[in-house]
Amino acid sequence: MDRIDPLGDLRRGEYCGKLRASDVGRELVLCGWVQRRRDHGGVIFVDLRDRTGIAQVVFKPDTAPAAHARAESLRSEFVLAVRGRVEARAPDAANPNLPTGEVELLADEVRILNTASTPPFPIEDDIEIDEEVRLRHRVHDLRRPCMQRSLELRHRLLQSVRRTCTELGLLEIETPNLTRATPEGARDLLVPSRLQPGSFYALPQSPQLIKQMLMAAGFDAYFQIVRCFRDEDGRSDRQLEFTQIDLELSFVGVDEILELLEEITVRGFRETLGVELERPFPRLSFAEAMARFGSDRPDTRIQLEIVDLSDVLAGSGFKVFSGAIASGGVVRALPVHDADSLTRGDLDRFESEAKNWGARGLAWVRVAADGSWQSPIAKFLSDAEREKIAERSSLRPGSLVFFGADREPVVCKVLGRLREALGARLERFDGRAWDPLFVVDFPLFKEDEQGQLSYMHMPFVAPLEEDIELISSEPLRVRATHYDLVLNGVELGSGSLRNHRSSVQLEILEALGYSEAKARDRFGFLLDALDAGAPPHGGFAFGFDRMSLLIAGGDSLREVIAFPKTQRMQDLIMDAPSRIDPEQLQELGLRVRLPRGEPK
RNA sequence: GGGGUGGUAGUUCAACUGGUUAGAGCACCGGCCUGUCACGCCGGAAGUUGCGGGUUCGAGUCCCGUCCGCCCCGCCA
Repeated sequence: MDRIDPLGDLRRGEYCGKLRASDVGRELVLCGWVQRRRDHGGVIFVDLRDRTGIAQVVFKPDTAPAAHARAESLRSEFVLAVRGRVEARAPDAANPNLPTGEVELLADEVRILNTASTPPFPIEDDIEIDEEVRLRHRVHDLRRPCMQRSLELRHRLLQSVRRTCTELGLLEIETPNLTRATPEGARDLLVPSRLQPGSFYALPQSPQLIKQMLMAAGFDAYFQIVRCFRDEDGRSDRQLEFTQIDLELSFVGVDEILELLEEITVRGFRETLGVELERPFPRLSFAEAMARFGSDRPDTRIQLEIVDLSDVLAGSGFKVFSGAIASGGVVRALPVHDADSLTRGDLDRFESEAKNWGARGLAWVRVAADGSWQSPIAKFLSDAEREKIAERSSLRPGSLVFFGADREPVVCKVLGRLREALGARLERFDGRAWDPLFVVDFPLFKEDEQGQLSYMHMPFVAPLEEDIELISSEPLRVRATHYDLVLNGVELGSGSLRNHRSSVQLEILEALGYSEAKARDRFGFLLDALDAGAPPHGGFAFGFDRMSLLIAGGDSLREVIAFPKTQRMQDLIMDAPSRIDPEQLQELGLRVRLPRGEPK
């Protein structure tokens, strides 16, 4: 019905959100979307929106009757070019809530560049719309100011990182997306090969090995902003495809790399938020982080710390405690002072959470105003034990202390998460907005659930030089050169020095259960590259999406990814993944066999 | 794969223990209105209650199955 006008020779003279009192008198064209139309029968007001903000356009029947007549047909989200003159608003007509509120554009001419279907929800911040609706109508969702802001911040962070790396002499080099499956931990996303039916490419989980080959090739400082893929179930902080700032340097030690990471991070915050992070970032050993905070990515702003009680409870008559220690575990406690606001119901909820995290139970002691202990387990503890617990936990009236007794990793996980939950519930923060730190000195290996030796991060991490001799004898004692960058309890990324001697690399692979033949079969290209004269090297990878999320603020990666996938890794915008034609399958030498039922 | 939670108009929600024609705000459509900015006033249209089956005289409501979103565990740095 509505006539659609050509843009013709109209060109935008200013962004809507940029109009200021200093623009009064300018004749210019604004382009944008109709946020809202207020039709007074005579005068018509239109809020015109672009990615910078909103400006008010006025259509008057007496000054521009044709434009006014056209304006009557305007609807939400119509796309306009409006030519007119910027005028100052009368003081009582100004809108102090808008940056552009002192002025308005008096329209001479309006061109409707496109009409628009009715938006499924208002294009505003602070609306509560079901996530599925937002994803299905992502175009509208992305028009909301907060999304525009988030993606712009992400852009500025990206540019900042790229600039910093470039200025520091790192070369940006691209690596293939169609690569070979390597056992880096996660499930690979596979791409079938047409020319070699039955064979598959794997999308990179990270460019780890290929960047090591760049080091061997003599590109002694590399970085890349690179898409990576891991075929695992989604979380609010995990997407199937995600972006890494990947970097690697030769002829350096850990300190030089950490300094570079600090520089990238500090400049990133400065150039996006204008925030100046305090340097140097504190360094925490893995052992200390786990002991005090129960996490390898602690938020040290939370003013709660774990204490160890293993030594005082090893001989306890309470078998839950002494038994855990006897079988090689630990007993630790998380004291919380001034905890009267926590009800018995809260404690029960925390216990059920703890069970969800792997605990068998969650013992607690509460100190009443008269100093007496209210606790389901107090009767099992001797006076001496109670005294020691009270001393080490600094208990006083109003204190509450939670106990964890199990294998050390379980206790750390449970008390660590409990610490975060309690910190949030009781608002025990020290007031700092930003808490960057490095966690260093990770172990090289760990034992998995079945007691099998496995790598902590990945099999290419170099051990500390003095621990190399322990690889075959006492692998669990081998310390790694691995480090993590942690910000506000979020792991922003991790890195390490890598094995540049094939002998050490082979020794580690053998400790992990690879025979030399198998190691050469899977990683021959890496071992050959090392043998070709690889220099000592190491690097890092930032989780760029998480970094963007911290800067933009929000709870989910979906807020900083233009077109994210759902938890089940579906793309609701394009409706992917989708079925494909039988011809395409045939060409790839594939036949689909669904787990149940007939292929649809 | 498992646990939790939700799915009713475009959207956000309501509908007590099963009971008349499934309601309301916003949005939408029409009319009126010359300084609004969450404009206002009058009127209107709008529903496969996610889907399938069952119980019942009767199902949005109860039962079974299934699909989807979100949070979490597993998995994954």
